Amino acid sequence: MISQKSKYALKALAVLAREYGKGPMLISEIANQEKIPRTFLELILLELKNQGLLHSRKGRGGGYFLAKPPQSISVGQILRMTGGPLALLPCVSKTAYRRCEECHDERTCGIRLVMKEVRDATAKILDATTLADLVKRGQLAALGRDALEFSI
Amino acid sequence: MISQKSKYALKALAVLAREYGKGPMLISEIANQEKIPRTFLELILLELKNQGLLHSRKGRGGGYFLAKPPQSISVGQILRMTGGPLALLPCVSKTAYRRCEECHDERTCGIRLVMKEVRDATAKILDATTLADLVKRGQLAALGRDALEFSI
DNA sequence: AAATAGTCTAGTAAATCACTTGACTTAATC
DNA sequence: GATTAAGTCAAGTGATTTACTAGACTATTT
Repeated sequence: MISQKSKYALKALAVLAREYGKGPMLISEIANQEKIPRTFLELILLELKNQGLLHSRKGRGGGYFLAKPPQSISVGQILRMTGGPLALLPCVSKTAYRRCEECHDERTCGIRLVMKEVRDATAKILDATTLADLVKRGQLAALGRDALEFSI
Repeated sequence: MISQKSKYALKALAVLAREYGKGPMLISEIANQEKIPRTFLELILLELKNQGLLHSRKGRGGGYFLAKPPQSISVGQILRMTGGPLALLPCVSKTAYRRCEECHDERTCGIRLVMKEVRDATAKILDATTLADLVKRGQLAALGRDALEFSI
């Protein structure tokens, strides 16, 4: 499972992706839209800023905005930045590698081999999916739903 | 990330799979072999027994053994039994579903759609991999390594 | 009866998570 | 240049979960 923090980060960045190019957006506006505790969101956005994913402006008319276009930011990147673990075991994680204390031989551990397979499949999907995709997929789903409601 | 508990369960079951058909095995023997804290392992094996995956015998000559052949027990099953989360978000989990409090509309949430893709890919791998596969892969890897050492 | 093994209920220390508080800085506007 | 609007940052905290341990009990074999 990913943390609330990672989930909030994804939600917030998806909002900023939707509004990309329209100038800065207030923390509180994002927090309201996505029902994220405001002070917690502050921390999260700040951290993403320090990692270069966001820019901000202080003072009146300020706020946050994406540092890069939405199609060049992947979900995988975001999860890694917010400490979200892609791997199911530390011994197959690229960013948070730690060997298993009790493992006799990592190279011949069958469990590890399977978990590595899972990790690679997960990373493939998450690294291929960008914020732009996220927004688009949401919009498509909404259209589909509206069409359905109309047809009833 | 999966819990230590899930990992220990996998390790213990892999040992029992390797010894399948050779009669019961002592908790302490498994614990020693895999360097798992013995009292903790007791809990884990008991739980797996209560879920029907293991049988046990008390008294001298007793111990634990698999209730079914290793090729009919999947890694996915084991993780679900030990509370290990396959999904990265509760809202895409089949066994531990919980809707996201703050989500406006689950059906159109782009994040959820991607996470569902990941969950399905993960489940596909883990449900297709059995204890027998785990053992075999470990043995193959060990062979490969020995062959390599010989050739040097 | 003695020894061997699993069973079961509690409890607990440490870590992590999901936040909150409050003081501070910077920038725009009146 | 004072005021207000905004982000920045360091600490702290309550709740939950994790990863165990302790200890008394039950069943089986010799």
